[in-house]
Amino acid sequence: MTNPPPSLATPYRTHTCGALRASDAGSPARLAGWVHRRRDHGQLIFIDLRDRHGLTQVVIDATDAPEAHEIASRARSEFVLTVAGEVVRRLPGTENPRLPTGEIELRASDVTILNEAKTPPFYINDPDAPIDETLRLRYRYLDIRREAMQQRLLLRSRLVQAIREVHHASGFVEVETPNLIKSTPEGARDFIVPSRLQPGAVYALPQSPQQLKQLLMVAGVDRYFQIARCFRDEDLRGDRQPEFTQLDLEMSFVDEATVMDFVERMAIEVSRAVVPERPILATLFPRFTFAEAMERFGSDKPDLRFGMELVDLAPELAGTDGAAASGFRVFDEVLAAGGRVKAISVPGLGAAPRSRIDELTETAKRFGAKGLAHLSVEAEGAVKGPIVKFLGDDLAERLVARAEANPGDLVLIVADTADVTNDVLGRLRAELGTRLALADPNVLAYGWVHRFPMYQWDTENGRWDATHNPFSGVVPEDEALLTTTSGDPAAPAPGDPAGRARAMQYDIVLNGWELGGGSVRIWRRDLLERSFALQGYSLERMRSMFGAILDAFEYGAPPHGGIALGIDRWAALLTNQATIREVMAFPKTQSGSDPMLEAPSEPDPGQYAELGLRFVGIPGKPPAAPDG
RNA sequence: GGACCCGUGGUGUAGCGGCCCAACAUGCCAGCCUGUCACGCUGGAGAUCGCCGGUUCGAAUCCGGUCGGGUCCGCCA
Repeated sequence: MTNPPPSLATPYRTHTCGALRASDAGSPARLAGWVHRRRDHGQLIFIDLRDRHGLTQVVIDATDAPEAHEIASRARSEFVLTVAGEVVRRLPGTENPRLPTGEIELRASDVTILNEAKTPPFYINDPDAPIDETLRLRYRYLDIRREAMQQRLLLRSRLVQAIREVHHASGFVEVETPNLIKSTPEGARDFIVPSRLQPGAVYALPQSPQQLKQLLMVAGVDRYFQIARCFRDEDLRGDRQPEFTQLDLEMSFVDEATVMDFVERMAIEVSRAVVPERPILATLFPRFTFAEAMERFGSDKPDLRFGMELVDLAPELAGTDGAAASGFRVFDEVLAAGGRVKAISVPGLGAAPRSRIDELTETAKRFGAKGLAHLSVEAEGAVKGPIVKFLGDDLAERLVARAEANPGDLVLIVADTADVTNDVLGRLRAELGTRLALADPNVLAYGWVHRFPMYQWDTENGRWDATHNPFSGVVPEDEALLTTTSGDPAAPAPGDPAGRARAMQYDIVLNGWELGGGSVRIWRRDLLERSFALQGYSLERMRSMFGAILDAFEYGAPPHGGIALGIDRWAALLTNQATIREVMAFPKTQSGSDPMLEAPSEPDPGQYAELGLRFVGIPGKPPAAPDG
């Protein structure tokens, strides 16, 4: 696995700009690279020559090499040079300890300008300079010249390499699947590619190779993986691009634990290979059921690097007869209606001013809460807050104790339905975790969330909708729940037992991001048909959408399951970047355009004609003026 | 589809009703300089303040629209 470093010598260079050391002193060398910085002292010129491997100081002395000096005086930032000369130790006292090559310099005898360069539109040689992102994207080839981008792309390359190595070593076969496939009206919106050979028909770009990898299981490939490009035509976010890369894998003859155990080991090996300096919080990834994750963290992708878990206050609020009698009407009414009263204890905010609490209340309302109650624990331990006068000192203190708040903490309380309470507190927890820097940025906290509900009720269409992938299998003990109250799977209704069925679905989370998700699939045809019926699909509709896979399942489908991990997200997390754009060579803007290529663009009229297409405008919008 | 934020010399920012045909830093150009490494010194060029319209005696500054970018909600594995 560890090969000797390859020789990067070419006719233009004997070494890279990061290679020369004191031990090379006295040897001739030739370097090629870009002018990082030029320091012109008249008869003596220093040029820092840069390539992706490093920086070497070149000295051009007019008395040694008048021709080279004349050429060097014409060189400017980002000119491409090749320089020959002798490697010499720097004069005592002029070494630069900040450079790996800082003990030596190249005393130039020959300087050749291979190419001139316009003044760059932003600083390539200053790692800290903030640059407008659109400008970076327009000149991405210059942006990638910058050291920070080089390092991120390098890390991504090592990430993919490590993934391949672990999978090959574990008996996986890398198979490529097509990018021109069939559209399925499920999940995200498809990107559509019109067919020229079959006018009027379209291909879709894959949202993921989901069906194809399951077909590979039927084909007996046994263990498949792919670094797959996926496409989804949905609105963009910092962690979502219209095209992105997944580690897609599928395994045969497995149960949930087989897949999770493999992925866990793989993730650890890959992390250690790529970022050995970053500690992994728990090498046995904690596993939470969906219900538990929502209960404790209010999120299905909890950041496990810090605590601040959600605490149920109901036991303290109940009166002696069991009925809620806290004295604070909001709490009592919510509990009487079957809702929840829960809290998080925020460290260090006990002395927060009113304005800060108002701001948190606004945030909570933005997240869907009707309000946000709070109890401040003062440094001496006294509990204060506007609701204390309703609760009484004793109950207020018991609530604070239950929330495990310490002196100086702030207890934030939400009372609402279970879903709203968990969601709002979960979002507050995530936001405060970031803002208060509760999470160690160096730590990698992997974890699992599994046993998601199979379906959620789709009020609009009156059917059960697969929470994740429509092929996700049901937890064995819940198999009997895959039915309706009426007994007819084709007549679904809210309240059906199916609503309680849990899927063999697992998400892997890392530092508060959903890194990936997968499931053990339904591989038995009878269960698949029942599941699809609950989702409101007729047999004919199923055939037209999933014909190939349904057919294939009649020819001996093995039990199988798999997962897909977002490579872009993984790379962003491993480099602590806030967006995946920072780990993609050529990402798109939020409106899906590429400022460098100026894509998308209007097609040539001939291209439309060839496909039998004509642009007739966007429904509901007036046609664009002809002159633009 | 919606909410919010941003748009000023090449770049990053300041200016937020008259003192601004716009300031600072850096970059760029020219000259000088043999030990610098964010080299230094001297001089110079460079912006109709994203665009359109309005308010006003007067707009970079206020208002409306529009375009571009970003964050978030919806959407999305």
